[in-house]
Amino acid sequence: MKITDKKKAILDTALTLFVEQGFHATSTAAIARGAGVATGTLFHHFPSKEALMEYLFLNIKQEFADAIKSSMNPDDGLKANARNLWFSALEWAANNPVKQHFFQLYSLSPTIATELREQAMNSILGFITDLIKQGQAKAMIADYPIKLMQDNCHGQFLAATRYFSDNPDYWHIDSHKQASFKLFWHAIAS
Amino acid sequence: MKITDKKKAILDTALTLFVEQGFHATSTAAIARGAGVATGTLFHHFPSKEALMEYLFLNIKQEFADAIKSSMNPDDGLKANARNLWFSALEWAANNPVKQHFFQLYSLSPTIATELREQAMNSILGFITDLIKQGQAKAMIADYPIKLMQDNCHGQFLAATRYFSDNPDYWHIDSHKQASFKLFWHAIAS
Amino acid sequence: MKITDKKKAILDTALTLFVEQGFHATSTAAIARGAGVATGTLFHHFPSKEALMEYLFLNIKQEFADAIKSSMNPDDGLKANARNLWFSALEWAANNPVKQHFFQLYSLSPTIATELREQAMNSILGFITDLIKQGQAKAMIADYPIKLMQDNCHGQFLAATRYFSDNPDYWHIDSHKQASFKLFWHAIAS
Amino acid sequence: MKITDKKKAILDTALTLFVEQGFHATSTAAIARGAGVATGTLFHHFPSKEALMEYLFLNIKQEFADAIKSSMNPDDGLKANARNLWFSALEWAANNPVKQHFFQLYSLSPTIATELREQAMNSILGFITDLIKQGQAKAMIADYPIKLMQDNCHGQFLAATRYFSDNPDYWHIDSHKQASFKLFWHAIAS
DNA sequence: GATGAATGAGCTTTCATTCAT
DNA sequence: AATGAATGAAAGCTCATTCAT
Repeated sequence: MKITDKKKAILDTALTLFVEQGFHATSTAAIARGAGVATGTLFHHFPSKEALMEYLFLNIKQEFADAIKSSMNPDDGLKANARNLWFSALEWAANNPVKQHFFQLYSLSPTIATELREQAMNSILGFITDLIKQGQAKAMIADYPIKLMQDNCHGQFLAATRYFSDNPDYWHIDSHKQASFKLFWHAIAS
Repeated sequence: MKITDKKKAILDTALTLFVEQGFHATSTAAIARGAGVATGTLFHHFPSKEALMEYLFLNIKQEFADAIKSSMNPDDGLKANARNLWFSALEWAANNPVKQHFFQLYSLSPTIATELREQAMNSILGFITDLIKQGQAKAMIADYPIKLMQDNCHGQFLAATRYFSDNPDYWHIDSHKQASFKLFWHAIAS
Repeated sequence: MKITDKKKAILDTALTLFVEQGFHATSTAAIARGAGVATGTLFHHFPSKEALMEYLFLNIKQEFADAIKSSMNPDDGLKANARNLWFSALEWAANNPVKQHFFQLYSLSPTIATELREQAMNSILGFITDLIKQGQAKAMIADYPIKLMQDNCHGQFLAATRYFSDNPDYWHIDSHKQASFKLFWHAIAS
Repeated sequence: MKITDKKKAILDTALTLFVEQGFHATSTAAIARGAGVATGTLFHHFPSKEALMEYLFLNIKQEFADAIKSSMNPDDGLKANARNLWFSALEWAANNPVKQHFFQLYSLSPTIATELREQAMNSILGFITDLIKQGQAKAMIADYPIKLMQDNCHGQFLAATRYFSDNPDYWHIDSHKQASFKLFWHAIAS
């Protein structure tokens, strides 16, 4: 299914405006204006403003998942792959500042329906859950309830990227990246 | 200066509705109706809907800070006091489910102006920062940048209470509370 | 660019209501109702109630200017043309009672921003200023500061139409029209 | 009937604010605040905001009338007394800029009920009408309908003070005052 | 006389969405 | 597919006025 230029323009503008002004403060008229299309056009491609947001949310999550999944190396051990994931996630965030900001704003926001957030967590990012379970089976990761582990990982990742967003100079300094990974890993390692 | 009954009723209703429906989905008319006052009365006590939200935010943060601060014991060591704080924070959250939900929704939300969030973090919860610094001086806590430590602690606490909110049966089961504390402590301990 | 029927209806209704009830006493809802359109439609065509008023003001001034300008005759002398203008202005006022009333109410009112009133005076009615200057150059009109002359002419015209509005029977009686012109002309003739 | 300090403060503040911001843009709360009294106090002294405005209007008109009436000299002829009145009126306006501005804004405004404006014109400023009639009887003043003469005088006076308000440097320059009087007098002299 | 919390109808403006073209 | 004028419910907020103290 080829995305038309207009649909693409709407998505790009919506992403930017949702991040710059927030979902509620962004009118569909403003999105259409920014995208250079008529107000009605938006509703040809998306049944509602909410649906547009959901489309954005799932697509960006997927893009993120694809990006970091490719950093995993079957030859590496568990901790090495955890590091691979953590560093490639930080790199993706550094290279996609607007989408990273989008994550900060909406990953936990009630703007996104709870089911959708869970769906993203489970199906798109499910391979991370798998990894944790493997680590627990090998007694390399603390054997606490999987939901607790998921929430903790998610929370620490958002905290880390928030730190780097607030201090953009550190995105590419190794010591800061290492520090953030160590906090994360020490928490979950058993 | 005694807070009028009407003002109290407005605050209580606003807290409930902001949590149940979200800030934007809650109209000032609904707050007034719920509080049993006229729409004008809300604006007699608060210059705007935003100001009402800010008042709620700062007051609840302060109440939380006061509650957990009193759990600290000067005779206890650093780790013991960290545990005191963590457990009393969980207890406060368990006993104040609406306010805890309010934290989940608005602690990091752009609905609250950045400066206000920082003010809350620095002045109201500044004693936690002090504690981290003491731990770093004694080499008991990892010597990473203080902002990174703050963000990590905050992120882990929100993750933990999110876990318990999603699984309310566990609020009072010691093993779950211990698990959440261990994740937290292992992350930051050096 | 054709003015939509709805836009025209809004303008007509607004003119009538602003004159009948005053600007502040006229709600945008009442204008929309009177024009037979939805409240939103008004704001689709005009960004604000003030902008609607400004549009009306400038358009009516322009219409008035066009009407009286066409009464001038290059073959006539200065005084004859002054009389042409004065009588055609009275005629326009008699034939457009609502717009004439609008002038009475808003020509000097702070409801209209000062800059707008000056813009109307200078660009739309600038040809009158030119005429006064020609008369002064020919020593047929008193050589007082041009601003004083402008204000005096404007003031006398408003006074005259106020007189006729209060006594509508006189609009078409020549002696009254002549009297009003003589007061005007004797004031400014040198 | 002695005017209490609070009532005086309310009147002073209302005058200033009505002139600075306009009648509708001035809230009774703002008047009370500016006067240093409670909102309820205003309504102890005046039954409504309109009544406060009317009180101001009539009192200032009366003060103006008293001021210029005292400039008349029974020993002077008609034209001399007309000049006395005109110059003392300009002087009063120059010395009472706020009240003068109040005249500009409200003398013809629909904010003031028509009856009230006519009452002021007839009873407070009736001596001017008398003067015009005397002049007409002596054939010194053009014998046009008295209402036309009233309106013309009023219109010219407002035009003159508007000119001086816009060019405050000229208030005390004799040539400008003389010019404004000559325009006025030539209009009505027969 | 003075206070100021409380009122609630009313205001202007916004905006997601529709639909005839 | 694309347009943009039109919709109308709903929003946040104002404000003259009242009244118990």
